Amino acid sequence: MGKGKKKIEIKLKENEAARTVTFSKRRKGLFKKAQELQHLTGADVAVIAFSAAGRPYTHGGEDTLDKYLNYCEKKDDEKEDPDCCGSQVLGSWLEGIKVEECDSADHLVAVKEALEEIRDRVFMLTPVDEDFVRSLLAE
Amino acid sequence: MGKGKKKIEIKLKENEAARTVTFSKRRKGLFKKAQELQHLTGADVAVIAFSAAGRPYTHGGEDTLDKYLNYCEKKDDEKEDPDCCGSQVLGSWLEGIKVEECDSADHLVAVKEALEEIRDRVFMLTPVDEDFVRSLLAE
DNA sequence: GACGGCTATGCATAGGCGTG
DNA sequence: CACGCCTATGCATAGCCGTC
Repeated sequence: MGKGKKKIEIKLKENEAARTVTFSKRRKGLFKKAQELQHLTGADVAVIAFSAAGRPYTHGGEDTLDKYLNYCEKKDDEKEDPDCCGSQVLGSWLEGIKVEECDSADHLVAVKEALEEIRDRVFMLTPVDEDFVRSLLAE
Repeated sequence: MGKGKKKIEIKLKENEAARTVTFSKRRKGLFKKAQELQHLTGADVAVIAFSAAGRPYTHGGEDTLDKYLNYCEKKDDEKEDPDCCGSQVLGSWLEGIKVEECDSADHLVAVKEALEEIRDRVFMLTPVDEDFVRSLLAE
């Protein structure tokens, strides 16, 4: 006895090992829930979970996720080119486009293209050095 | 009697109303699980759920996200209500986030979530027909 | 028809332990 | 260290109603 489950509070676990175990278990459960939601309602669900150690896990569609993340790969060439938009405030790409004006296909397309532009710039220019990323993944 | 829960099979529900209800309930539960996972393990979790109707819902970046979710939730029906978020400039969602400051994973994630938020708000508030939205998402 | 509440029930999972 | 199995228990939720 003493085997069963106790009530836990939803706070950051101190013990790191237990934290890892919990992450593994609950991530599995979360992905299962997501899949059930898809099968039951026909929805399209994507889940991205970065562990505290920095490791990424995904569910549901690399297809869906790739739509957002695919653009990271070509960043290597010119990721820290200062002449481009390094000091640019991201919001400026969307300034002047108001939701209330998005009442036509043209406006939607404009917003969509602006978002794509931002996404591409962000991932291309962000000066995250490879070693930093690797250190996160290695942990 | 007849009140309790029956075992269900994980198959696409025929009845559309029930499907909608289930989607709503389980989406809520899924997001809660995701949040618990974050708080328990310090992980960073993002969930994107496209309903069968094509409406996107996201979890993650609760900072500005929840405020706008609660604020705009009911506006789904009255999309062109100017008092809602109609006059909101989209760029405000990214104000203060500069590319040059994106030197850590946290900044990257913040930008990603901001982009997802913008995308969701745009597609939820824009009064275009679903087929058109789907054609954009399919790309 | 979207939500929130209800209740009985199914399901997820904390804590242990053993295995590779 | 990362699994998988186990058991008792907490928690999510199917079905049903009442409200707006």
